[in-house]
Amino acid sequence: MDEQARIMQTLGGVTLAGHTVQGGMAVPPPHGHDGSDGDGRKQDIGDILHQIMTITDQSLDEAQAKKHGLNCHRMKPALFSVLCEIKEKTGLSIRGAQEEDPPDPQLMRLDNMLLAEGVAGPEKGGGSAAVAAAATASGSPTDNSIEHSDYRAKLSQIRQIYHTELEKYEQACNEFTTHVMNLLREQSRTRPISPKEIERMVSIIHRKFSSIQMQLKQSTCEAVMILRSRFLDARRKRRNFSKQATEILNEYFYSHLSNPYPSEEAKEELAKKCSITVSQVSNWFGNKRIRYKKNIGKFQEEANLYAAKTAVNAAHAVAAAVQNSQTNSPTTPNSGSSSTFNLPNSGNMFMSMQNPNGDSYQGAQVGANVQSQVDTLRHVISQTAGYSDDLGGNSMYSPHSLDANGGWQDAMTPSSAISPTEGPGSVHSDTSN
DNA sequence: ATACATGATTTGTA
DNA sequence: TACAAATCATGTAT
Repeated sequence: MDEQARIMQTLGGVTLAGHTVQGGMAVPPPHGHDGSDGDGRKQDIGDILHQIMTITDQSLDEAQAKKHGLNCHRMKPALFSVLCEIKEKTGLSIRGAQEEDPPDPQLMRLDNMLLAEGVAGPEKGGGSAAVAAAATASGSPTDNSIEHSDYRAKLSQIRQIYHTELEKYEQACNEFTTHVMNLLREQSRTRPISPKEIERMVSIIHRKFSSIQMQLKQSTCEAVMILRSRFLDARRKRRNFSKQATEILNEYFYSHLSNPYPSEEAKEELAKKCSITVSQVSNWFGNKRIRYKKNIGKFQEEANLYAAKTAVNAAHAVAAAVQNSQTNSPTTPNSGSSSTFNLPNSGNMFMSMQNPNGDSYQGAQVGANVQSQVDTLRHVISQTAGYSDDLGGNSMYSPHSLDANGGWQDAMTPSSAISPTEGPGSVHSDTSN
């Protein structure tokens, strides 16, 4: 611990005031004089040197005591100035002057990246801006904020951890630096320490701490990259929706086949039910519409499946509606379905059909919200009514409602789909215009 | 390995 | 701006 001893070791072999110091041992003067004043002083110095050289072998308490003794020694100032001179001359303090820090490219890279990701830099601006910029590519801004709120939360978490850690390191670094500087200042009373040397020591400490900081930055970068790949870059990655979600979407699609364009509210509802975003719902419907239209035959089975699936519900709803209208409401028939596509022609056909009980469906056209069930039920009825034979297999959900432009015109219903496929002698030739 | 299914993105249009 | 259509890129079944 004692710097004095160390310095003396460094100075090994230097002739000091007529005494040769070798191998860390003070050799007594070769002259045979003793007792004289000069000799006494020389011996005194030799003594001091000896004490200094052996100070490392002593216990801490012992050394401390000896150190104090040396500090108070009358020869100390003289010796100290000599040591200073020697140190100056040996150029000890020059060493290390050339180690100026060139900016580490690796560190710069990390810093830049952290800045770009919004982890480093100003508090709230950079991060969200970067995220927003990265996310602007798709969907509406509102959706993005929803989609990436999780990402942002995680990023700010990383940011917070990074900053606290960084602060901790900086604090520790400062504490350590001041501690070392105090120590050096304290020691500069007993050994020569140039300001340059202190500076060098400080820079060494800083370098050490910055290497620790670099590790922190590195792992922060890694964390951000992982986060990015998991969230933002996952935009492009396709993950199939859950079976349940697909079912819900399909149910909606096929029960609104006449107008498969969910309103904003409906989209939100579906999104909530399916645990996906609104834009995903929009994507799904966009894809579904175009693919359905392109190859209806392929979707026939699916259409039947979902129609049958919701048939019970539809029947329930319609039956309830029938009862309701029959018992309570003598209101105008066919006044419902205002919210969805209305079915002028197919409606006629539909109403002309009778259920097994012989009840007319006329009265069923009541609630504005039964349109979807009606859609489904129509399909089911068309099957149970024995039309399938005439349809040549599975074309009950054929796309004849698509207009010439390929648009989803008002005729996109199962019932209207049936009539054009029917043969000339069809019982339902009258149903659709 | 391959073809097909499917969610996401891009581009053009009204 | 919502949508259609084309396209991309990946998931999945064979």
